Amino acid sequence: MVCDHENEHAMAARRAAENMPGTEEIARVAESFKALSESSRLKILFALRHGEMCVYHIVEAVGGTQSAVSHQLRILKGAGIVKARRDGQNIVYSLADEHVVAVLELACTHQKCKI
Amino acid sequence: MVCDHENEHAMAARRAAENMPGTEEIARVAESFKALSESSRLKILFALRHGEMCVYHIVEAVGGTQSAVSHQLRILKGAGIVKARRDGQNIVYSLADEHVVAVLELACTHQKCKI
DNA sequence: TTAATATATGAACAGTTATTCATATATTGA
DNA sequence: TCAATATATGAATAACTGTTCATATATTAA
Repeated sequence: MVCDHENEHAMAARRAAENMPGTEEIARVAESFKALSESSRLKILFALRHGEMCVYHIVEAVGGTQSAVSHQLRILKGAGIVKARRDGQNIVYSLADEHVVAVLELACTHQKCKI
Repeated sequence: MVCDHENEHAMAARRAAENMPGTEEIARVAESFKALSESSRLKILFALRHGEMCVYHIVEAVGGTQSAVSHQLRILKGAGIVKARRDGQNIVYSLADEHVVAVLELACTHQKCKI
């Protein structure tokens, strides 16, 4: 392979290979993003930016069926994007931490969309 | 539906529904995250943090076949995560902007992994 | 123009995932 | 304990996605 930037690119490639995170770490990060990669789940997260909510109200806010929302909440919780606490008959969901808010806002800025 | 926080949750649900971004905007954001949601693509992005590279060197840095890497670069470019410029026989790829770097770093912080 | 090199892409297959439907579990009030 | 309500979940299906293989396109040097 020959290119004008052979040296710089080869050095960058070597540095990149040396500093590549481990397979498991990369998989964990990928799983985080996968949780954010579906419209149905993003809707839930945009909704929870307005405050914690139980499942019934999440369904009200985002539409769809209770079952589908519940399945998606499970994925979001498993990925550490939302957290849940029981409150009587209800489970109240909220965004896990400020990283989630920050990532959502960055992505929206990147895509020039208001939230 | 009756819960102790009926009023607060109902208000949050109403605000959430009123301020929900449009279907297309949500889809665009989801597409961004989808691009970040596969280990093979994350590896490419972690590599490009060390500097712009042509495809040959990206393959060297992340492993795999040229074809697979090229397919993944297409997805990353389509989602606006990386940009490309031709340089003679080579196409040189780089991260699209600072948002990408910031999102990657946030996700890694969230998952407690070093990059 | 031709050969060589770098990159892109279409088709096919395997693996993954979102939704729906039916049902299960957990909590509360009577 | 029983009925009602809120939420979760297993199975099935349809849609989607990543990789591979073969091949096409684009650029350069001769």
